[in-house]
Amino acid sequence: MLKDSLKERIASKFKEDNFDILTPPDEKLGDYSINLAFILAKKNKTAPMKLGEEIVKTLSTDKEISKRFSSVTLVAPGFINFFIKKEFLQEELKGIYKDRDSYGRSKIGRGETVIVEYCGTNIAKPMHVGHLRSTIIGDGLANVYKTLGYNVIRWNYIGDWGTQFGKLIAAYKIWGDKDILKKDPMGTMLDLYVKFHQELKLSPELESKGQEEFRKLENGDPENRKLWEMFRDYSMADTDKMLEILGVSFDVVKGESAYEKVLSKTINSIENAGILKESEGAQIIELENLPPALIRKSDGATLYITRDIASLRDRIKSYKPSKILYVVANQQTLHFEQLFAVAKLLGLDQSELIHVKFGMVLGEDGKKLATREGKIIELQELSDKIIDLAKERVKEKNSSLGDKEISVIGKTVGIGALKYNDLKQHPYSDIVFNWDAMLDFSGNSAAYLQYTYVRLLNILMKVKDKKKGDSSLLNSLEEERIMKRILLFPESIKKCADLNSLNSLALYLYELANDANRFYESTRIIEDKDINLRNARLMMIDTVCGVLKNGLKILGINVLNRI
RNA sequence: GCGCCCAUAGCUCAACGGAUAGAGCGUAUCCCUGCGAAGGAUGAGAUUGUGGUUCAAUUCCACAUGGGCGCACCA
Repeated sequence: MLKDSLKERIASKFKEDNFDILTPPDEKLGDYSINLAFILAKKNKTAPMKLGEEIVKTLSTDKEISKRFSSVTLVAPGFINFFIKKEFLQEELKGIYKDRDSYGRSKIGRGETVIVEYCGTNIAKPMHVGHLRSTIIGDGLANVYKTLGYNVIRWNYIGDWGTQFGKLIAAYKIWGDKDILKKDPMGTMLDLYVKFHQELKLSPELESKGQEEFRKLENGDPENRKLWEMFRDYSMADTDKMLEILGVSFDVVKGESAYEKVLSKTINSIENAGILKESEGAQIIELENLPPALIRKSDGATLYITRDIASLRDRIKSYKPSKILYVVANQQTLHFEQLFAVAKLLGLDQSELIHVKFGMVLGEDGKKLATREGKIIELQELSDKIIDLAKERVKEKNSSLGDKEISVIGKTVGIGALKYNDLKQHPYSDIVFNWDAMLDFSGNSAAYLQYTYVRLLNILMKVKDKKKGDSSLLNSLEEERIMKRILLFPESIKKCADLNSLNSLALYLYELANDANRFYESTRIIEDKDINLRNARLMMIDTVCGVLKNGLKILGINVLNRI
């Protein structure tokens, strides 16, 4: 890109590459700025303003630079602006336009594998808003890495093993009923789980009963095994239904229980590495600057981290990934710090291990939603509600649509809103769940982006005799703004991978749509008598549509032809 | 007690150490006999506090204040 060649040119001229080229927020100020003057001023102990003037003088007489930039000016101490010549701006735009299938695609990840673990469904618990963040962020990141040319393994690491199932089995044995369970499996299992924790407060001996049932399960007790399988099958059927609505699918669905058989081998390998210690009857690994990791309980049962170590071995051996992303909530930060530390001790650190953390979804009162207390917002309820509302909206805004169309559009708009609402925010912060904001289809929302796409597409469809346009005819402020924004698309995707977050892409798309809407309102396109200008504008709109469509696709959101 | 994360407008959120701190909701005023008003335009409105580093701090560091999460037999 022009920016890179500019940087190279300046670096060779001043023998200094420790400076930045910035893209200013307001195009009236210029196209690119550098802060070279300050750095040189400091080194030479000269006044930045004076040195800046000298730099401007030198650069304006540089042939290569004056060919590409119409002017070089000093706007503030240290800030030198370069105004790109129109022909070069358009040349860059054409490059992107010509190669439209590879928007944002680069060779960054060619040939390398990245495993993205996300979703993390739990058996016996319905999917709730907590799973939603992991699922949406994980799926979006997987799309980003795919776009950057990585080979991506999407992995749903199911929470299907552990003491909680002992508790569920215990609860089922005491209060359970096969017929009631069959009628409403998820509701019944949740009730049992909640009831168990309520009763636990009154009779603490239940705790050991739950642990005992899990130990039996882990030792292959046939009755418990059968119950566990039944719970698992009900849960997976429910999960699959929900994932289909969300439009998310996985390459690997493999949970903790899959490592059940290799756990003793895993523990042996830890012992062979000489890092396994006895402590208070349990087996632990001591870590530097961290609390010890508990590998085996005093009753012999294994723990979460034991299974995660086994899984990590499996992942590295089977896929040789260059990165493994764990898209898991903030609360588990310590667990992953411990896991990564253990991995290092065991020599399992060939892959870059990253915990992509995100904040909690809080209830409307700003308080924590706790499954144990039955205080959850179920995903099913949420998606039903949002899709219904979207349908209602579609009907109200566009009465000419048939029922079938309304249903499809409602689903796309509703699920889009659900996803975008999450992705536009910085992942670290907790989200206070708010129905009104969630169901607001105006402003910075997925519907706004989908609406913009439809509006622009409408123009393209109305013109029958369009021909390839000449983008050098596009001179207005609104048009230049859009063209510059289009050029930034690849960067915004790369930033997502650098930060392991998607809000920069969401923000980028919103800003592009905003520019496009401003242009739309300010300029009539179809009836323009100047056919060449019209064609140039159509070409630009076509490009914007492509960026919106591809960008939203990365976020896991679909576009529509009508809305 | 120790560790990690967070603090920006009335509310919900943005801002690779960079220029005049951006949006949405709400609010005030305006724009459909004009390619779809789920839109556009114009306002009012903000960096928790005190120091430090830097040419430049919402951003980095220290302390204070206020929240959240976690800290051995849960996941």
